[in-house]
Amino acid sequence: MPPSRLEESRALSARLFQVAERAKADFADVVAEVGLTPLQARTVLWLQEPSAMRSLARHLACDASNVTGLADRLEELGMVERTPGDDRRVKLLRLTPRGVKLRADLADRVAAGSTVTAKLTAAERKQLATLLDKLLA
Amino acid sequence: MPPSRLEESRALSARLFQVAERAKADFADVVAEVGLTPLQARTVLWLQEPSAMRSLARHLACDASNVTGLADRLEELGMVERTPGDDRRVKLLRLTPRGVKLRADLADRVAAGSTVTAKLTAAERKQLATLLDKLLA
DNA sequence: CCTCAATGGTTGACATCATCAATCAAGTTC
DNA sequence: GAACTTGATTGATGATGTCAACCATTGAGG
Repeated sequence: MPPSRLEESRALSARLFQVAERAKADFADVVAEVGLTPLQARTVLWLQEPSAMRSLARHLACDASNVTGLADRLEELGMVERTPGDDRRVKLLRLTPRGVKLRADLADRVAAGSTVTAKLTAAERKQLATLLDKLLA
Repeated sequence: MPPSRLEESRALSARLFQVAERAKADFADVVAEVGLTPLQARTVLWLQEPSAMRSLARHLACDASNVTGLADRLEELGMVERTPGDDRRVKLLRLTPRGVKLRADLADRVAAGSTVTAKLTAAERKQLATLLDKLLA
């Protein structure tokens, strides 16, 4: 990759990084309002349907033991419960009624709190979505 | 904000989040190659010039006490040193010769390892850069 | 049917990162 | 000169993350 191409790639990555930091900060602010940490909030949002703990670990790209601790804390908060799966090795994380309620509230707050994308016109948002999809392909 | 607008905003934020997660993962992989954590690497990259610890804390958007620990660890690694500022309250973090060398290596690796933006054409990268700048305005 | 490998989840150790409160030295303001 | 603010540190605490080891369970293969 020629140097000017490296520079361009670096500058673009830096911008993506900054936008991501802002989005992260927005998210952290919103989830703090409901007394959760960002990871806890991501987990609660993920659990629209009950999920195997191993599946959650893959989604979060972390060690299985990390999910043990995370589940413990969410259980202590009354947000989730562990239920047996068909396979006796497997435990499913399921939102409690309280967790379901909080998840709905959180989803609304997260959507309403997304200041990062609010600065674009509708056409620009569409354009950005297309570019991001290409990145994710 | 009308519901459809919320949905659109949510979908766009989700994509940004995913792209950011990929970029983060790429970054974490690259910095692990040189034996640093992501935060340590960000710090080393930031210290192109010596920086007051308080300034670094603002850049990283964290508590000043976190920077004390971070500086301790980077000092132990031989990457930085604390030097006095004009104001005797202030301590500057400065890269050691070893830190300067590692920073150059790291910058190259990070640039070369940016797979996230490699999928776009030159025109698309320009377009993305423009949109991201608008988000950051 | 038994052995072996793989899988899921947990435990324990450890490191990093993050906040918060309290503290002290230093600089600034009135 | 007193009061306030700032910068850095210390100590306590909690969350998050990995790694190794372990145990129960399932599946594959002979």
